[in-house]
Amino acid sequence: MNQKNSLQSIAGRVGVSVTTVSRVLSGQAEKYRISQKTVALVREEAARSHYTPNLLAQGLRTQQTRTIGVTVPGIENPFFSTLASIVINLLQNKGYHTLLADSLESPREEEQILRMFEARQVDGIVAVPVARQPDLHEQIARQIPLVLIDRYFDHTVLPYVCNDNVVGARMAVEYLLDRGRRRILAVQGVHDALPNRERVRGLRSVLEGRPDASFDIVGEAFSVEDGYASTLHAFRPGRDSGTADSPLAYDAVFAFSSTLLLGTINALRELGIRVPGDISLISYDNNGFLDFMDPPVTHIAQPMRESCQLAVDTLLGLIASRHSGAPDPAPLQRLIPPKLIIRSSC
Amino acid sequence: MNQKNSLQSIAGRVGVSVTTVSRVLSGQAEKYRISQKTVALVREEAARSHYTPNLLAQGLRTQQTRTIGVTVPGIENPFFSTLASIVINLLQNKGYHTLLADSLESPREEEQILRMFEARQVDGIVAVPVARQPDLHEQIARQIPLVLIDRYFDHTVLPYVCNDNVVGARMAVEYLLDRGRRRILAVQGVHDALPNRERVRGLRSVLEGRPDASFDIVGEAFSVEDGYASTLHAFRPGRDSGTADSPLAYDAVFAFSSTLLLGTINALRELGIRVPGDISLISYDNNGFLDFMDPPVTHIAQPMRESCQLAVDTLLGLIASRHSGAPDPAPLQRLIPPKLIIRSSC
DNA sequence: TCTTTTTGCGCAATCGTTTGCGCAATTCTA
DNA sequence: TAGAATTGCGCAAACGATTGCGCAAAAAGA
Repeated sequence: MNQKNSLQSIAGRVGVSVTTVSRVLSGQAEKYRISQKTVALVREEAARSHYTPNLLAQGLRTQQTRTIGVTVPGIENPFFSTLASIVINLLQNKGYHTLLADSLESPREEEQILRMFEARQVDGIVAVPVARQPDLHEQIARQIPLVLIDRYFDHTVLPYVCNDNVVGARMAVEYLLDRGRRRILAVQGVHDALPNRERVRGLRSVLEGRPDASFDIVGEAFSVEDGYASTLHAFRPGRDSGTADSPLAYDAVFAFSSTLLLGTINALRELGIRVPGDISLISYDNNGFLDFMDPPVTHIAQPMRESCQLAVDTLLGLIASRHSGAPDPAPLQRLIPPKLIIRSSC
Repeated sequence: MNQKNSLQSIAGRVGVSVTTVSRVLSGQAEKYRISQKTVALVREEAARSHYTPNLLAQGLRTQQTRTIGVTVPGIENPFFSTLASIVINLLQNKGYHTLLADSLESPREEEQILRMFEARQVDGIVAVPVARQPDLHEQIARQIPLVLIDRYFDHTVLPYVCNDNVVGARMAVEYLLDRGRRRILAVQGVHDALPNRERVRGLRSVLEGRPDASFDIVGEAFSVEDGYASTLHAFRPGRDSGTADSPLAYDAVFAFSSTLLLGTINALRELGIRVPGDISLISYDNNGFLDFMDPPVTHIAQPMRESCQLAVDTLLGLIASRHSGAPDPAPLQRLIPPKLIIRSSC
């Protein structure tokens, strides 16, 4: 610490009161009729001493911090780091800064994080929730504007912007059926996660109406390792070993995320199974690299940027309306339809 | 806002002073000999009312926020989002939270961010710098512990942990030469960025001593689009069109990052150039997906996790030592050697 | 010359914590 | 039973900013 640098110190050096310095530096000089001369002196001294306002004090006094808390269930997962990136950039453009935290798929960790956001007096929260019940989020949302993204709760009053996972999964499965595939292996992630549950629901809703088709669902986590292990296990010899003309247990694999996909590809390669020769491959998620794989992978793409934009706009809207004393508008709850991007893996 | 919830309100409801409540809740009850009964009453009321301390006020008073500022030059770049992810998780384990900001490769934006960190009284800063000169960073570092990562400044007193890019680039080029390649195209990123300059230096230092080899360097930014455009342009007909037995201008491409690599692959594919048949391909950066490409890509891997760990440890060490009043230790300045990971793209 | 108006600025409370110092009431010692 | 020691807690001043209210001096009006 060189020397302290506050309104007080500037006031002392210039020879005016703290009030005056505050008014000058917050651009309220004319409103309070501070003379040109004083304004100049204060400005000069502030610049000379490299004055930086203390945002803690400012936040304490004004009750706003221009900080948004963002929590995701696994920041090392490219899907969430992309989501966080986009949100951060959008917020930065609006003059907000971001506290980014990782709940690691743990509701307990998530609770810590939300309480921390509350304690830090953030102006708003963007959350990919991991809790099963909305109670905590709803409680927090009574104090602080909050929007959910990518995951939501059934029957909640909280605003959310999510991918329509039921529809996405149906699209994927129907496409596989159209291509003549009948024995489908789904590689899923975290069972409890809502997107995962809905993808399973979408898949079931199509396949259970098709007596000519069969399927299995394996997997535990949204990771490359888990995708690899589950796929390997599902194809291991000794299991149901397919039909006469096809020695494989499945003729299509549907990976529920692009991380899982990487694991699956690794496993298939190790097993000597060719894509799309021996088997079809389709994935959820749109990572840039899908088009560069061997072969390029057909996938269900979700419009990330638009979803993030919508979530951020909603949040900022909530902040503005709460600040103006108006009652909260009806919560925006949106399911964004995904798109099927056809490549050459089926 | 339901009702306010502060030490004051609890004190009022329990019938003791703010001081006492503060002492109980900060675990200093016995140090100040608060009676068991009072402790119980206060604890109960705090729990009942869901008390959350106001960290702004606390930070203002105690001069520490348990917040670390992290700035990177492009959070949407997988390299930096991975770096940020790792740092965030490491910090979270140590009880610190992270303000993450994106300088977008702009020194002006970077200055804003650093000043913002200062204003928010962060306890420390992890920066991937974009400025050409260290002045601002050094000025800030006099107030707040700061460590650089991935990029650094020549002749600076600031601590840093970086990849040894000169060595990495030499390894890549020497490997290409070993495989018999002689006409090398380097696809670079942001010219001013230190890692880029050093990779160029490493490359030159090898190739300029080899009269039998030639090279070109193209590219402007670390993006997929730029990699695509630069590669396409470099191979376009009308340019130097190679030797008699090889119609291509180059027999190897060295992409300076995995984003550039994706662009390059796209371009080569469009041009009908086969890897590794017609040309060798090598990349800097170790993204998980490199092994899953067509073909798996040989690359120079940097030990990200170890570097981040070292940077974070250094930073926390600085914070601790500054807090204890000791003078800063000699700055840790480390260049981490990268590794050559051989796959089948050469 | 004596009010009224305008100009230019400061007082002091407030936001929610933490902490050095001190002071009653109780218990112990002699 | 008086004095000393201990127990249990509160006062008030910080931390650095914002803001409603008000007040003196100068200018304008009568």
